[in-house]
Parts: sequence; structure tokens; C-alpha cells
Amino acid sequence: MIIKKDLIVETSIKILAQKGYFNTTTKMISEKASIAVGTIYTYFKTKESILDYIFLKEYKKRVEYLKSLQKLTCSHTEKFNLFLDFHFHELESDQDLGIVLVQESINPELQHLQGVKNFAHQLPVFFKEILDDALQVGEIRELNTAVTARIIFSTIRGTVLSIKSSKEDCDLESVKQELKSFISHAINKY
Amino acid sequence: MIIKKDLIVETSIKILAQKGYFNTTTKMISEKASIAVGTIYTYFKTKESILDYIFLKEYKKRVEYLKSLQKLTCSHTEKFNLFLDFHFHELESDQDLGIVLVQESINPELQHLQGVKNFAHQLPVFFKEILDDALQVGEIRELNTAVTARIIFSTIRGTVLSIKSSKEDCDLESVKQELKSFISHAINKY
Amino acid sequence: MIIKKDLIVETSIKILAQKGYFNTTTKMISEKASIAVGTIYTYFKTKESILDYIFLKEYKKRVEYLKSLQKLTCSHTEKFNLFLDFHFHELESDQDLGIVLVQESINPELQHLQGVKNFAHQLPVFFKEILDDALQVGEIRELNTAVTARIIFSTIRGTVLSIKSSKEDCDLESVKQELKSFISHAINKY
Amino acid sequence: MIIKKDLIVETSIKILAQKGYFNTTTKMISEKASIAVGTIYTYFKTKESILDYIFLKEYKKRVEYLKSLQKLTCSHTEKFNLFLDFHFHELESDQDLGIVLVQESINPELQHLQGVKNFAHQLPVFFKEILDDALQVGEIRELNTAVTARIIFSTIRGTVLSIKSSKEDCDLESVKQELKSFISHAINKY
DNA sequence: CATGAATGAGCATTCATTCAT
DNA sequence: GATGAATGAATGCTCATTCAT
Repeated sequence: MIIKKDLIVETSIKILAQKGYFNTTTKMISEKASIAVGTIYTYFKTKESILDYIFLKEYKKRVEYLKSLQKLTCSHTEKFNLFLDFHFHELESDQDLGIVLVQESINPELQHLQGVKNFAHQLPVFFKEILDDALQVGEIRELNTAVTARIIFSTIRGTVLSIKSSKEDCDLESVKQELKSFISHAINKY
Repeated sequence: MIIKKDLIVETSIKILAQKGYFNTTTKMISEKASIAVGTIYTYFKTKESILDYIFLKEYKKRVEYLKSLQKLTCSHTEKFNLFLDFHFHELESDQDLGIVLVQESINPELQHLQGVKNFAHQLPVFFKEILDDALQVGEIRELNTAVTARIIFSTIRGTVLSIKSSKEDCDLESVKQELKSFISHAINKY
Repeated sequence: MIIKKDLIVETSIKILAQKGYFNTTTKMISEKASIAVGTIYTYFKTKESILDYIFLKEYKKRVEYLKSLQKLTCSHTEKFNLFLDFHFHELESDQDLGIVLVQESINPELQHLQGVKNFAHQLPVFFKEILDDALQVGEIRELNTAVTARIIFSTIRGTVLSIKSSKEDCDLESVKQELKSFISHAINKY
Repeated sequence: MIIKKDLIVETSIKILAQKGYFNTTTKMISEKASIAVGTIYTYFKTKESILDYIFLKEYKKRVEYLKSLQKLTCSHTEKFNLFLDFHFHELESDQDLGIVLVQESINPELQHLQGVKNFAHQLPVFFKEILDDALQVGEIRELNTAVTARIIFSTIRGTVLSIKSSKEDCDLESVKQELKSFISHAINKY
């Protein structure tokens, strides 16, 4: 069954979100997925490659969405709002996944993974490109698009984490509205 | 010598910034510090407690500064700018420390440490309090102060990391200016 | 197809010669043979039994040849030369096989295999019998035939290996001549 | 204690002789030596390096002895006899060691170890040099010294193994005499 | 106080073998 | 017969912590 690879990935995400990469063992994954340890290695070369696969998959999803956004003719603010909606929707459908993406993209010893590299360094480049377009048309205030893109990416990343760690206030919708408002105020012209 | 404890802490910070907590071994620390592994355990009960000590120390520093800010009678914008200056100054004097604080405060398996808890959850509460004051006086736009405080904290946290990971654009000063501008636009009234 | 069993054996020999028994996996064999791992187990009960089969087959070949030699009425020197010719001919037609026979017959954890036992312990007994005949007729000098038989067998075995490991000097023919000369000098009367 | 490294080596030799390298586990060594697995790694970087150490040590011993032989002014026959005496004396004092040296020097997946390389390929070069000297003075018959050196080395190597595997006939002294006689007949002039 | 050898539970990974298809 | 996914015991190696010196 091709389903087994997905089972491993989904189980891994659950544990990774709770324990972090270096505290997640292959034994934990196999036990939670009710498979043998060896089975993991039928689908993945190493433990690292599970993470790489997760990042690569999510990166592609976002790239495609961002690219589809670029084709739209709406304003940059709208684009950002759309992306935030997309991003938060992903989170809502799989909160653990969001945590893993944020948590492990920061891990210094995982920076060599292609998926992590793409997710952490390539996505902000796409952000920058939207900002560049917006700036040229005068939709946003004068700002360093490269730095601001990274700031926005970091803001989203950090906010995801803060949602996770705060036990109360987990009203995702309000956090999302607040974040969207925060970012649009930050980049818009007065 | 009391100096030895500091030697351990400073050496740990250097390695932690590069490797992350779970890839930093006590042997690495002892070797880089040119001491015996056992000596670490003269000053710290466990490896975790080194990190706890680091977070606790930095938490206190920030709490004191934030408290001193509260006593000031300047505007909230001014207060944030002052705090950002303080924060970035800390970064400039010890970049590795900043990375450690950001990196490890995210680690799920380190959330039980008192220092980490304080740093990651208590600091945003102080942010919130400044925002509450500002909101009451009408200095900032209507916003959910609790959520916004966490967003700001996350933004700073994430930006510190993005500085680290970007090889180019490491012009700290411009990033700082951009971030300050970003935040003040985000919370100010139009 | 009966051919499939041979395919497995021949592929195994190639890999065994390069990697040695304990570094050869059934997966390597199946991949190189372009069959499924399971297919190996259709023809062989265990991985070990492949090796046993190889040794048994080669043992039988040599036994038959040695027996045919015993029926000849030529001198012992001639018999040995004939055997060396036979042995080296086998080597030339399948160098890898020769390496496997020598390499694995030495492995302590494979001594329980019937094929290995025969090859490593029974063949020298046949050597001894030729020597006994030769000694009785006075064709060779006074010597302990049992020990000498094992020495000769070891010499051939060792030389095969030294051919393999030496990159230069791989002139099989000259090594063969040198070895034949070496042995005949060693056992002949002055 | 420096003695502990020796304990590990000697225990390893005992097990290696019985099981062969790839069937010897670090657990076996630690248990037989009554130490923890970790202790092995205090003295050796890897399991392989234990073997490398053994070979390197024995190589050096033999090189020194062979070099001391070169300084002697006795005949080549005498030199070989002396070396055989030396070699067999080593065997008598530690039979397992002899088995390990012979067994593992043949293993294809251990050929990258410096100690193994030296032992298996450098020692024959020293043999050749003695033969070259002997040939020049006319003490031995015309022969290819390089090939013959390897043959002699292989003969000794193989004979050591045959001693091990034969349960009866383990009269070391007679095997030694037979081997010395065998080799001297093989290389001497008529 | 300082040392660093010793510990052993725990880890990622391998691989001969099985068996449902 | 042929397949190859699934298995899980076993492996080499790591590392936080202890403690005799």
C-alpha cells in the first residue's frame, strides 16, 4: 500500500510536533504507527529524510499557491491576506504540521536538508517578489523588501509557535485577524 | 574561581548557537573550555541546567530593563524603540547568545525549564502591559494587546534568526531600523 | 527454469568475491541478478546454503579430477602439475569463484557447512594420498605427507589470494609457473 | 589504567579468533572483558580500529625483527629459519593472535585498514628483499623473487590456518620443521 | 575543587527471512 | 514460481552522568 508512507509521515508529524526532531525516535514512530521499525526504512532512507520529505511537500504546496497568487491581478494586500488565509487553513487542518514546519526550520543541525533550505530561505524570496511588485506600483510604503519579507515570514512563523505554546487564547481566528491586521498596517502607506 | 562558571556558560553559548541543544555534548563544551567534563558538574547539576541558567539570567536582564521602561513617562513607541535598541545591543555584544535564546526557547522538550518558561511566556506578558497602557492613552490603534504582544515578541524572535541564517544582508543596523519601522507602523494609528 | 538457480549462484560469486560473505546481502544478490529477494529463497533455504552449494559443487569437481589423476600412471610431479593446471584453469575461467573458495573456506563461522568442511579438510587428505603413493615409490624426499599435503594446499590457497590482492604482477601464467616450480622443488629429492 | 586497553585487545583477539571479525560484536568483547561497551570506545574510535591496532602492533614487531635479520651476516636460509622460529614463537605464545592475523588479513572489506595493508602487502616486500640478496650471492636458485616472496608468505599464512583447523596433528614443532624444510627445499639450489 | 575513565541505557540503522498476493 | 513489503532482533556507537583519585 502506498498509504503506509503517508501513515509514517502523519505519525511522524504528530510526534515531531510534541517532542521535536532530536527527541523523536524511530521506535516512537513505529510504535505509534503500529508498524515495525524496519518498515520506516522501506519508505525512507534515514530519519532525516522523513523530515526532508515533509518540508519538501509543504514547500511545493506553498510555492504553487504563491505562484497562483502572482497570476492574480488583485492588490498586494489582498495577496497577503490570501496567503495568510491559505497558511492558516493549512494550520487548522493540521496544527501539528505547522508546528513541525516552524520548529524544525529553525534547527541549526537540519539546515542541510533541501526541504528545510527551500522552506526557510526560498519562501521569503517569493514574499520579497510580491513586495517588490507592490512597491513599484506604490501600494506599500517605502521599505527594504528583502528584509521586510524575512520579517513577515518570521512574524508568521513566530506567531504559529506562540499559538501552540499559549494554552489559553487559542482562538485561531482572532489571532489570524490580528496578524493580518498587524502586517497590513506595517507595510501599508499611511 | 567564580570565573569558571562563566567560562562554562560562555563556551556553551558558542556551541549551542552553532549546534543546537541536542547536538551539543558536554564533551564539546569541556573541550572548547579546556576543562574536564566533571568540572561542568561542579557548577551545574545537569546539562539542561546550563541552559536554564542562561535563560534565567537573560530573562532577569530584560525584566529589569522592561520594568525600568515602565517607570519612564515617554510614549509607547519610544518604549518599544528603547527596548529594540536594548535587545539589538545585546545581540551585537553577543550574537550567539541571541541565537541560543531564540533557538532553544522554541524547543518543545525544553519548555519545562523555568528560565525558558519565563523567557518565552512571561516576557510577552510584559509587552502586553506596555501595550495596554498605550491603548488606554490612545497612543496606538485598537488591537488585541495579548495577541499583538505575542506577535511582536515572535517577530523579534524570528527576525533574530533570519539575520543569523542569511549570509548576505547581515547589516544589523538596517535590519534593526526596518524592524522598528515595521512594528511601529503595525501598531500606530494611521 | 533451472537456469535461475545458476543465475543466483553466479551472481553471488561475483559479489562474494568483492565483499566477503558477511558483507554480501541477499538484497545485493537479488538486485544484481535482477530478481526478487524472495526468489533466492525458492532455490536456497538460507543465505548460507548458497555458499554451501558453491563449495559442494567445486569440491565434487576437484574430487573427480583428483580421482581421475589417481588412475593415471604418471609420476607424482606430473600429477601435481596436472592438478595445478586444472586448478589454475578453473581460476582463469572464473577468478571470482577462486577467490570465494579461498576467502570463505577460512571463515571460522562457516566451518559448519558441509561444503566448506569437505573443501578445506577433505581435499588435503586426497593430496596426502598422492604424496603417500609418491613417497612409497621413492619419487619424493622423506617428508610428513599429512603435514606437507596441508602445506601445499595452503600454499595454493594463499597464492590465489595474493594474486587477487596484488594489482601488478597479475601475470597468472608466470605465477603459476613459479608456484609449480616452488612446490616441485619443495618435495622432490635433490 | 593503561592495562585496560590491553585487556580490550587481548579479549578481542580471543573472540576474533573464534568468531571472525564480522561475527564479533562489541557486546561480546565488553562482556568477556567484564567492562561496559562504552569503555571500548574510550580506547578505540571504532570496532575496526581495534583490529587495525592489532595488525599495526604485530606488523611493527615483525618489521623490527626482519630489519634486525638484515643486519645479520648469516645465510638467507638461516634468516628464513630464524624468521620462521620467530613467527612460530609468536604463535605459540598467542595462538589466537596468529589466527586473527591470518584470518582477517584476507578479509576483502578490511583491506582499507593501514595495519592490514602493511601486514598483508608490506611484509612480503621485506621477504622479497631478503630473497634478492640471497639470489645475488647465489645462495638460492634462479626464481622470481617478488612472486616467490608472496608464495612463501602465503604458505606460512596458510599453514598457520591449517594448524588451527586440524584438530589432530597439532604438533606445532613438527609442522614447523616440515614447513622450514619445505621452504628451504623450494628455494635452495639442488 | 578538578579530573576523566567508566558506565550502560538508548539510538539509528541493517538485513535474513517470511508470506500474502 | 515469483514477488517485495514487512518484520524485529541485533549491531556499532553515543553521551549525560558518576565517582575514585
